[in-house]
Amino acid sequence: MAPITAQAETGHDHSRCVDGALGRAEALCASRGARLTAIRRQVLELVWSGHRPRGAYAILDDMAVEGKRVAPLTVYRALDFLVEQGLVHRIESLNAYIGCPDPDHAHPGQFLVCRECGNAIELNDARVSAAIDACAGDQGFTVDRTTVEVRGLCAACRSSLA
Amino acid sequence: MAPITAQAETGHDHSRCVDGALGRAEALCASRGARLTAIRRQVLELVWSGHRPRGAYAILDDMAVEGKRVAPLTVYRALDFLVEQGLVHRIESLNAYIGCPDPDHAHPGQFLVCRECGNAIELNDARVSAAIDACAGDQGFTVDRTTVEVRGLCAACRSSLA
DNA sequence: CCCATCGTTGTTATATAGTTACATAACGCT
DNA sequence: AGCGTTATGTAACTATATAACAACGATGGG
Repeated sequence: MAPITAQAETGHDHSRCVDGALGRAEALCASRGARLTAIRRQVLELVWSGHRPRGAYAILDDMAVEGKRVAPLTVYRALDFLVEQGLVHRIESLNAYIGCPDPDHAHPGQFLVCRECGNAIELNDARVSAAIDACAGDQGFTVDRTTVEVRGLCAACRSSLA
Repeated sequence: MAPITAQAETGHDHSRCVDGALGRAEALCASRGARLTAIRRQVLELVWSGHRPRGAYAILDDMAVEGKRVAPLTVYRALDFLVEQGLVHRIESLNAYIGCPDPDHAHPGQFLVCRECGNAIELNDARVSAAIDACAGDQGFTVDRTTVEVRGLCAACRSSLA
């Protein structure tokens, strides 16, 4: 379970950050009677490991040890569980998953995805949600789930490219 | 080039609707000096045929005649062209494509996708765009492209399920 | 404590989606 | 006609996701 990737943001204690996420997940699942099994925990840890969107098959590769691979389905099942619990979000435009920093409150994911560094900044802007809900309401549309993904260039990459 | 699918909305002259879309596409490409070749035209027609999101491989199947299939790449290249020209939108959460009713003005696609009937209603709400731009601006994020997709139940399906 | 049950995981195969590399053909200009 | 650019053909391949079914294992009732 060694760390996979160096962290992009400097001055960030990543192992503490991952530990925090795992701790919150434990607590949350316990409080809900959901079972955070070894596999699910491992997948959650690997999702968090790079602190950026990570594909299912990348996680699958991470889990392989000495020629022994788990099946894709194993990873997808764990990811489905984690998404259901709100512990990770799926980023549709990347076919990838990222840990949610605030799993305690249900919320749609809104992301700014940088084309250079690959980071995804999670937003949760009430204006955006409100505007979408209003539109949906106008159309008599009942909302299950919203996907908001903005592709572009983050502030850090823009200045470093300048 | 037979029609593929019956149209969901009743009282809708679908062949006229498709013809209109093809006509607009012709005009638009002509005005831009872009080449709406036979293949691209056919793919555009097939995207419009069901009037709902359609996957690349479904289009590929549509194009097969008597054992003769085109390659996936052929379809993807045509779709890439059509998306570039703003004639179709890609719906990320479905890996599917849908014709744009208003290709003349550049705009991000915003969609309400019904989980029952599979229809995707295109919105273009300034409030939503403005809210997203504002958020991105707050973070110093430069926007290339935004994806807004709302999964849920459309008004028609809700009443028919009631 | 044992068994029934249900949720979880394993295994294998398959479906769906998208790309790479390279060759050939059509167009459009001079 | 000659030439560069754009479009299409061909084949193999990678990536993403699901289906069907078997087996395991934790939990709760008797």
